[in-house]
Amino acid sequence: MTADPETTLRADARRNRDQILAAAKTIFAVSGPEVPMEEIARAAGVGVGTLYRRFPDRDALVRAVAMDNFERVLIDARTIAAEETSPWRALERLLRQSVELQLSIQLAMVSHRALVILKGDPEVRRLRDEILAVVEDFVRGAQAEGKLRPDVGAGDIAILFATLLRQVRAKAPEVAEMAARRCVGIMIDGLSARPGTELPGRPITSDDLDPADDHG
Amino acid sequence: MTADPETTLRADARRNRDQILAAAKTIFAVSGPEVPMEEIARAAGVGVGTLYRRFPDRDALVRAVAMDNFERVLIDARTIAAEETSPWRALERLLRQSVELQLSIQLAMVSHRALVILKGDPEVRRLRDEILAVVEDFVRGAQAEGKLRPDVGAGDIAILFATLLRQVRAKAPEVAEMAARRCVGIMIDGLSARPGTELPGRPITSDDLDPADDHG
DNA sequence: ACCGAAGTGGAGGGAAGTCGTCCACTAGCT
DNA sequence: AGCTAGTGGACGACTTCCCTCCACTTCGGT
Repeated sequence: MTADPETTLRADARRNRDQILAAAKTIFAVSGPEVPMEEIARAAGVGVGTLYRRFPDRDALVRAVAMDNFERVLIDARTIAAEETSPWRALERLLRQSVELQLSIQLAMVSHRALVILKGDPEVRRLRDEILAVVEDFVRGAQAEGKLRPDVGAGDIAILFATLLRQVRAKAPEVAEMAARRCVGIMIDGLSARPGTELPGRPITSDDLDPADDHG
Repeated sequence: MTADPETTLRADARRNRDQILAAAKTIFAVSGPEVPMEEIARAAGVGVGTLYRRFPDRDALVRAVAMDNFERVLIDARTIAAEETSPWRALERLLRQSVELQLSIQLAMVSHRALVILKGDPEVRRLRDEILAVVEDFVRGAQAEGKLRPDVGAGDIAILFATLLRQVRAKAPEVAEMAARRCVGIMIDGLSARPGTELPGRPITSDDLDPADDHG
């Protein structure tokens, strides 16, 4: 069902569509999924009309962005899985890379509104679950390897992911970027299986993350 | 300047004022500083009229909440400083406690809008700086102690603070709460001075955090 | 018990901002 | 060169939120 709309498009239209998607991704990540459509259009260098032609309404756009993101992450995760022999190193690489991508897994896990929009979509859900499955593999493997602390679950990791990816604010963008990278570094050290504090509660699994029906 | 409005108030008015502040704190923390005033009023069990009588506009409310929060945190930090002899343990305690308080330092560091509102207020600024100063002491002390990794600054810590305190979403509130606590635990292990990955860039200081004049 | 002042709630006028349509126009494709 | 897919942005309808205003209630002193 994606083949048709993406191949039938005229060359320039195709280009515009991609630009819209890219712009939306960036803007959503920074300002949340409720920014005016016009802002997205402007950032993409197109008119609102064009935007609406491609994506009938905001929900459609949010969904498309989420799908695109998830797909990318899934591909990355699988590539990494194929390339790295050590699950721990795979996990580490995935975590670090996630910052680069400035990806918004958070979009589906943290943002109030987006969550509602995406919740119903089975396709999105499927992708999300596939990603989590890969992470889960990494986690188990890394723990078997003795490199990852045994008292964490994929859910813990996912939450760390999501949390860390929130835009950090600082005096200058470079500082923010650096800060994010450093946070990841600290996190990774915190995750590694060296003697440290015992964590409270129980490992959080991916099941724990299922979107709750929440306020409003 | 706070003595008058807080003592002169009639008993019931006083109570309402406190309820408003408490409600606002919670709601701001969850949904940001732009929630409808009416929602806050409802949560506080009062009418909008009452809210506006106490706080002439949204900015005043945000400011009041921030002040209240900051004061609390500063008191905590100082109490801890007085009670703990080890700076590292002091830092650790402060970090853990911050989750309990569900405090919104983030309010002044992460939230787009609040930042703008608070930026100009010298009183808020003073408080913020005092808090950061205490943290800075903890950091230096803990590093001298050899307990805190030497390649982090107070700014790193502050960013971690702010980041971690963002509301985590999960199936159930208890899970979210637990998740937050676990994140802090992992972070603390990541911060401790054991051999680990070297962090990129340079330590982030509190100066790096000064609110940038940003978009919009 | 009573009364005046302090306090309260919430309806509603008005401003601001968004949405998504519509159509005259442009530029790819054959 | 012509046909059609594609484009942009002005615009009217609509939603949302702000904050004022005032008839009414409650407090607290006498």
